[in-house]
Amino acid sequence: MLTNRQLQILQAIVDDFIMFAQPVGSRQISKKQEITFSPATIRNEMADLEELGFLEKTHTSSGRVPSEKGYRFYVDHLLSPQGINSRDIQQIQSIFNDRLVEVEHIIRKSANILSELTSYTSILLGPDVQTHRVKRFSIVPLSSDSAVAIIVTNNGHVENRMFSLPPNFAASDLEKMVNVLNERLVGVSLEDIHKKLEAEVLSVLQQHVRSADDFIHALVTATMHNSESKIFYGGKTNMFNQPEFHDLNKVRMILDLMETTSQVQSLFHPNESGIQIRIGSENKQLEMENCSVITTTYSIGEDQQGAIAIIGPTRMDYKRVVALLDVMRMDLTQAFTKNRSD
Amino acid sequence: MLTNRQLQILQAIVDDFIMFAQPVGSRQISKKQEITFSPATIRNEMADLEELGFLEKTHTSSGRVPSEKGYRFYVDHLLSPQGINSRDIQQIQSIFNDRLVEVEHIIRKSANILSELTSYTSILLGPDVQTHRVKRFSIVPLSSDSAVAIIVTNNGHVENRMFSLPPNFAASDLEKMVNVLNERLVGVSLEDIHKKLEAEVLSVLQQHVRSADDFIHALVTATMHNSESKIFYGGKTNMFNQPEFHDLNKVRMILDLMETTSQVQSLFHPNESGIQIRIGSENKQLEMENCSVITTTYSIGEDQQGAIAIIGPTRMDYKRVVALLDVMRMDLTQAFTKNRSD
DNA sequence: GTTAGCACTCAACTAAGAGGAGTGCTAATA
DNA sequence: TATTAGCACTCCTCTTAGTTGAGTGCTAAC
Repeated sequence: MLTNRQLQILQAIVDDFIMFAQPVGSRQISKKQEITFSPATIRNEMADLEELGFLEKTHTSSGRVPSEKGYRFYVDHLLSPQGINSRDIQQIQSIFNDRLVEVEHIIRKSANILSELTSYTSILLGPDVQTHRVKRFSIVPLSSDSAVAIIVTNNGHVENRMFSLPPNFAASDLEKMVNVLNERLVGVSLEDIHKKLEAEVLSVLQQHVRSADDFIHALVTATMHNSESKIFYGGKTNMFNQPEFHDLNKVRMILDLMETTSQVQSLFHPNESGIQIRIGSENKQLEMENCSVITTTYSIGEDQQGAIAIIGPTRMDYKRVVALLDVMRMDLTQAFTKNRSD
Repeated sequence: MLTNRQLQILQAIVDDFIMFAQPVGSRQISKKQEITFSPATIRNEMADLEELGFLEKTHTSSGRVPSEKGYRFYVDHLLSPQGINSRDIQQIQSIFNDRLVEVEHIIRKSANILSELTSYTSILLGPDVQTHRVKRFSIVPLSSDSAVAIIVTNNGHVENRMFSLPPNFAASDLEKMVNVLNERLVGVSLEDIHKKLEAEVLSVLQQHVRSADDFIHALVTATMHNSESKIFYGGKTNMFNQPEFHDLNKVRMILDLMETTSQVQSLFHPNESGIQIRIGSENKQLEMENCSVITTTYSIGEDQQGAIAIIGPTRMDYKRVVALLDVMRMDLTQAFTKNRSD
């Protein structure tokens, strides 16, 4: 168990390092207002804190730097909740000023403003389209052998995909088909569509239409590649500002990671609630060993979920980011619940 | 006018510098097979070429480096057309192997393969949706006060936008409206829709439906923000490989530029035909002063156009990139013309 | 228990010197 | 007259040595 004085010193060191990105020396700490003891005392405590694994040295005679364990402790026990100032609040509010209701537009804007306010990189996951339910299904033929299938969901999202029509397809059957499809598919979630198509719709259609087999098959292939939640980025190059990323290789690895959808998705932890903080190697991705990732989720309507991530150096301003994310998730949730359709 | 020998030397220097990114000395040149004269002679010629502005020195006793004027001359007069090897051709062909017809999918894949083959960054502009023509217009109501307008174009592209329904809107009128809209809008290009709506459709609708004014107004606002051509990137971080970009600031500026749609659009020169090469400061963008941009266009169907850009250092392998782009533009054009719908 | 004092460490900076790739010029050569 | 060998010169790059200063750990005094 740490003594009060150790807590105080650890906090001072982490705060200082977060601010200045320089190893912190005993003198530097002793000059702070809230610190009443001498550099020598602080040096002793520092040595203890280092032995306990909360601090590290870059070389024998350097100042101290928080270790991952140090950050973890800081985040878990020393992070006094902080309000955010009115300028920040105003900026966040500006996201919702436009009277446009489009979800995508709001999320895009949120990503930009979050990255501006934090000066880190933000990633926002849009709603998980897979759980949307079909509101209307329609098919528009383009030529004798191709057509577009369009699905409108209850949340106003539109999925569309081109597919090939069976070679000897009777155009006159199209209307019948669309009717059957609507009867059977409305209310079904996108992820269940192709199951439903094969299990149920196929047999019904076979009674009405000749080339139903081929047709349904084409539809199934078209709806198979389920579109994942859209990803929005803000401040992709913000990390260039951080001294720890004055290293092309690190930056490159992170940027590359951000181009890979699956990697980005695995940054999120949709099943945990509240605000998650992953520090350095707590992230599964090797590329992230110098980064911390703070994530949270927000609601879109009743059962839709989106997610937010902020990526910065382990020396991240946790206090501020947590506060901002807290406001953000609530504002987004509120905005999307108010405007949600049945 | 340059002598034959000067041409030969200039070519050798540019080729060498493109390959090794190191200032080229007279000895280095003299060792080449095709060069039959001594380093001293070459030094004399180099001095002349420098006086003429084709070469530069990084310092008094360094080797020579091509100037922008040098590259320009090289590109204009010394670029013997080159075939590409069968491995490359195979890779390019693999884009079209999948039997999927979706334009977007093909373009996305092209972007990736181009960046792989060149090891530079590729940007592909999708078809200019604005010139597509309406094939089908439909409206799906979501709730009492919102609906989605959907436009399917002749090329199978789908535009959709949410909009607010007028407060006292009679749902029963919807079908009438959609009928009228289809009658009037089919065949109209996307860029002309809102003109057409205001000029023609409004008056017709007013005769049939009460809240036509508000309705059309909402539609017009929704279709106003014309969606630009989609942009696809390949190898965004490839430039990290180039020694001239071992400089965070340069890389950052370019990456930032690539996040700005308008800036990216202005890299292209859709009205010029063939393959365009902009070397260094020939680009309008300050951020591009160390880059060359090679662009070309490809056709999608009869009157659609897409564009390709390759961004690399001024020390770019022009020969190879030009050859690759040439193949690419033809293959894309062919693929999209074959599968085009009426 | 706290702190002043001091020897010690080590990164970061500076200066000086050696090495080497390359040039320009001059004079010899074909 | 065009080409080339020879040579002095330039200047980048790398290495080495020395200096500075921030910071530590330890000891002894308070």
